[in-house]
Amino acid sequence: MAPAAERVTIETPVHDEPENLPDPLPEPSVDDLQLEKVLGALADPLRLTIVRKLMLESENYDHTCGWFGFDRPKSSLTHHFKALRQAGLIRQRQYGLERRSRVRTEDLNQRFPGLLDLVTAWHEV
Amino acid sequence: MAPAAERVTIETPVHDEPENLPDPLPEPSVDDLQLEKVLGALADPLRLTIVRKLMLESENYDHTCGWFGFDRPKSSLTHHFKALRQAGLIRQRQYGLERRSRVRTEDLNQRFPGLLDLVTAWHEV
DNA sequence: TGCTTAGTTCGAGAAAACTCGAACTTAGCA
DNA sequence: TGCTAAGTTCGAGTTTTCTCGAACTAAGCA
Repeated sequence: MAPAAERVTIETPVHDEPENLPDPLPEPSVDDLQLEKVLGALADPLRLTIVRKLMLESENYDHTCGWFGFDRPKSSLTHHFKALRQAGLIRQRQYGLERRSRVRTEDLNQRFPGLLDLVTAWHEV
Repeated sequence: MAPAAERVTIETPVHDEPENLPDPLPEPSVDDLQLEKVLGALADPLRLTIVRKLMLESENYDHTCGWFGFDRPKSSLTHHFKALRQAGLIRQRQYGLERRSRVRTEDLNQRFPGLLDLVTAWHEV
């Protein structure tokens, strides 16, 4: 979390992130997160699995949807990842052909403290 | 079977309820509560309102659906209360013609600690 | 007895979500 | 230059959910 101070110019927003990440795909801002939407996005075993696995196994790397190893058609995965992103649960960035995801942990803990604990506590089917 | 209350001191029994309550309508047992189902049931503004209002304003009484004052057809309310009951969020008992509801606070706190806090923290639309 | 009340079930239409194949896009690479 | 990989969008079929009216049920009561 060390701020990379040198390169930050005045007019660019301050990220304490690694350099030069691609911009996130469109997502709701923290203030626009809606509990109903968030709960609805999590009301699906596959999506619950995605979020949980990202939190428990991702070791600070973002992951492609291939990483999860789901045996589903690609278009289905696109559908579910998009649902998670549009509800504000994950952030997605494009790296060349790959689209990598992470959980918006800080945002979610700020707006809905305790929510992610429920996800991690969820015992897999 | 969990070991019974050997180490409980002089505490009053947890249920200081009035006797002779009518049996609850069919509902999932604590162990059968599923996070996906619970979240799905809460992923609706009206149902979120029901649970929240029951928790914040019900002063230990169970309430009929009329108490909420929703301007919706009765069959719609039946639908949503049933959804909440089948997901395990509320317990319903029949008193004559009236069907009264309460939140299954203990069960939910046991299985999904923190969940109900999210509901109470939800700021109304 | 019949009326009112607080619900229910049933059924149908509308809207939303899930699932998936097919065709497409594009970055990287040999 | 063209192949491959990791995704996307589109569209259709299926399923689920929402919504609500209509008809029904049963308790309480004058």
